[in-house]
Amino acid sequence: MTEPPPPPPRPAASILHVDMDAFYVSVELRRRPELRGRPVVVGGTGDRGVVAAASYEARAHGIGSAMPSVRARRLCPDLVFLAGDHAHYAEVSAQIMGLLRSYTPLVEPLSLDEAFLDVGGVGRLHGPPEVIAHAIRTRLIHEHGLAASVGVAPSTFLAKLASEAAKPRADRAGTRPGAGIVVVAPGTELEFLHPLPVRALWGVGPATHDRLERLGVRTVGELAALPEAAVVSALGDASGRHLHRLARGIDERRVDPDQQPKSVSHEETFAEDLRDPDELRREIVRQADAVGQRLRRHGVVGRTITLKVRYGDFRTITRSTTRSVGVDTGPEIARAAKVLLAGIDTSAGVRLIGVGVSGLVADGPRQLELDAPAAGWDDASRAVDAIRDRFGDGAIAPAATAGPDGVRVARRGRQQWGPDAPG
DNA sequence: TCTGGGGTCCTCTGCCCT
DNA sequence: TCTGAGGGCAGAGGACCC
Repeated sequence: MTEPPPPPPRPAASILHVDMDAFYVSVELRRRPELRGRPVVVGGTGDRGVVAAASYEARAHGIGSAMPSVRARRLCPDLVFLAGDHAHYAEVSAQIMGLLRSYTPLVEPLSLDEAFLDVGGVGRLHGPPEVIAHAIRTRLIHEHGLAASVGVAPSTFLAKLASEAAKPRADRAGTRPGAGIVVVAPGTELEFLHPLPVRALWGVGPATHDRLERLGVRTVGELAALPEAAVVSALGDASGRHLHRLARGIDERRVDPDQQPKSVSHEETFAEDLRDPDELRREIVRQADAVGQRLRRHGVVGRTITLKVRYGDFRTITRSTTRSVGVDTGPEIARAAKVLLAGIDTSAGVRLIGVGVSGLVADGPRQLELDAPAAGWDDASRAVDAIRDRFGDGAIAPAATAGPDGVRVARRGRQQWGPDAPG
């Protein structure tokens, strides 16, 4: 008689999720140490702004990210509002990612302030994952003055939940320090996972949460106990299957250090609704210019151009068009977006307009479209890039963004989190 | 309460082609 | 020639993430 084959080895807990604590605010507090201990937020200062990040002292007042700035001010009249400096945060983020890559090349940034690391193959060099997690936290504090929480687990999604569990907590009862590092050891995945509220799963937002609640599901364990068919019937094929697998601790997502962008877009909310078609077209030219610049920096072109319009009543529509060849210059993108704009009624007032390009592929040899002098814009755009590289982004702008007297209209959108407060 | 900006992914619908 | 099924694709919108 032959022995049954041994069960496959359990995956080691070799995935780290490093998540900076209140990143934008913490970076600002390095420059403004006199604000430490006070309720501080980074976000839009105007009436249509939102909070991008809140200090734990601000969170103790019930303030959180994505909350309208108006409401945050109402909750905490002493709140310190900082406008934010996205370029600076990107610079700090690049330094942090560099620190993480000194442990493993398998680093996948998810945003400016968090990343996955696969440290499975570097144990002989740097020690076990918990030791690496410890070293990273210590170095972030000493070298950058920034705190982070780290989750260690056998899979990416469990590592992310673990870092969340490691974070400091703040509510109206006060602030409490977190564990800093939480390890989910192989064999304990379901013990960790099943008591969590189902909202903790990646992909469960308010709408999915409502549907699951109608099924009587409140915890991850209750979701795992349902037949897959019931979840698929409530949430659709892809989402249902995916969430049901996550609830059972199954996650095959690997750390991918070479993620390429799939779309590039730029959008902006105005301090007051716009009605003037000329002004809307000027906005499109400006945004298309910004999108084109970013596409060229990534070395990609895109075939689908999308125009997004949000009306004063918050109703949002998109219109898109797909070209036979990819584009990466402002004038080409603006031309397509202006055609899309001409097809919609904007007389009711436009709160937000946005331009995006998707269907991205690496920029290869160009093919001329019959109706577009693409090569001419190509050369001009690359000359503009060279000027901006040398003298800064504000050095040159499309003529169509100039005001009627030829003087450049003040650039909107210095704020990423909504229009500035007046004055 | 009143909702930013930059993304990804999924679903639904309509159209075209076979 | 007409009709229906099914696949592929584009367009639009929604949900979700940080």
